[in-house]
Amino acid sequence: MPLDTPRGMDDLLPEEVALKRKIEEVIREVFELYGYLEIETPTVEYYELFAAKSGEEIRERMFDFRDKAGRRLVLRPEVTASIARVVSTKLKAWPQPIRLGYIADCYRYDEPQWGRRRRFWQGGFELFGSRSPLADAEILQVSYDVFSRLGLEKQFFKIGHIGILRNILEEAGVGEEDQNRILSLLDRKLIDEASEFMSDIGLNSDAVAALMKLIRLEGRDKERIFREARDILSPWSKAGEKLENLIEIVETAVEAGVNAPMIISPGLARGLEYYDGFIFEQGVEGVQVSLNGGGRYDRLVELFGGKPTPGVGCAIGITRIMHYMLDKLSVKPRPREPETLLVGVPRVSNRYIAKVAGRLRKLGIPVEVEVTGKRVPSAIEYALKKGMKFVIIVGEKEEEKGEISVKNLERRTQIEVLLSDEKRILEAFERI
RNA sequence: GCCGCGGUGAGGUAGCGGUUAGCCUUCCGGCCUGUGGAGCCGGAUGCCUGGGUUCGAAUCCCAGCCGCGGCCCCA
Repeated sequence: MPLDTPRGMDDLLPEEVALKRKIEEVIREVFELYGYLEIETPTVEYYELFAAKSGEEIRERMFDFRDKAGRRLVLRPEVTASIARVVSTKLKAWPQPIRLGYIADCYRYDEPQWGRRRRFWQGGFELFGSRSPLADAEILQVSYDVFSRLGLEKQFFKIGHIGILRNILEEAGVGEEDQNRILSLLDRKLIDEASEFMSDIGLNSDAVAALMKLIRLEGRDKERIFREARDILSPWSKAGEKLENLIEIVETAVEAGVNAPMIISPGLARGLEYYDGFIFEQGVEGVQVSLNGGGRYDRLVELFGGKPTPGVGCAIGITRIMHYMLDKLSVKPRPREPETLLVGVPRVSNRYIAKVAGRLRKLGIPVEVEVTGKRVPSAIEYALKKGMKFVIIVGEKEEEKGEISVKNLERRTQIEVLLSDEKRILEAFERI
């Protein structure tokens, strides 16, 4: 029997779970702060749901299998497609806008390495029903808030608009499939192959030149980038409109308090094919991979048979953030454990021990009961080792009088209190 | 999917053709019949898997598996 976990899938030990919970907690706080309602969708979905619009790269990297009836299923590689499906079916009568959030495990058949696991968690925000730049900017805001609340001080954004490149290609008469091909090559920095392909399909040289200039245009100086981009795009009116849209989104986000460096990248492309507007990634200095990514997808709900519904959202890489905090920030998460150990001496009754434990827990005091037969000295040693604060000792004396002896390990004091005296018990455990 | 490096008790490591496989931490028991992290004594768990070379393999070779780093891509 193999005792390893499957490749790229991790057992999460108490410390890691504690940190993961903390990240999830922050994400849920932000859900509430902005009005995102959390939903859950199945880990397993039909192959077609993702094959439709996720893009070549992801399609090849799905865990793909058949169930006993021969249906083709996958472990979800991401969640946006599932959310869009829900919006296009069960929520089609909901008043818009619809704000949905999720926290879910995802699976990709990648080669595992730092920050890349075959099983990982994403926390997402999806906003449906608005084409306003205010909606795009909101996604940047929630991203900024989550990172800020987690103390990720070195965060930055990389922001672009897929419509800029697409509209140039469109205006030059390139069909959607060829567009995907070109964008995917550009995204992978395969510049030579991209230009070869573009000349193969007979794309005019003005368009090629504009694309090449745009993908090199990138930087933190917003004013300069926008000015140069406007210049490049002056002959391309539709692409120019997308640029103006991007500018408005960025300026709105800045006004909303998104106070992190923004690298403006008009030529940015992304792997997911459903994006058709503003796109972004969010990362931290010193880490190559991005920790959050998202953008606008105005045609996805429609693709799933819903009425035309614009959408914009992001997917935060909980697992990546977790590894970053553990490895680079040296965060030392502590699972919450009782600070009180209850130990009985050999001749006290188990019934009394159980009664004491029950009574204290009813008062809201977490208690760990000594169950391995340790005698008092060893029990105290154990409590100290675990960093506990109190040891309760009960023996025949206490049982007769209905008392407990509470030892405060920090103050090195010990008092006896009646089990029935709620006030004194709470005092003894420093609860009032 | 590709390339590089690596795998010794639970964790960290030494050994790198012949060792009883050593050390530190941890864990368990005793000293200790109801009171302090100590100390001392005792104990438990290991050479990733499978082939090959050799009189002899943790050690050398091959393959696989797993881990780490890089490419690619992504969260």
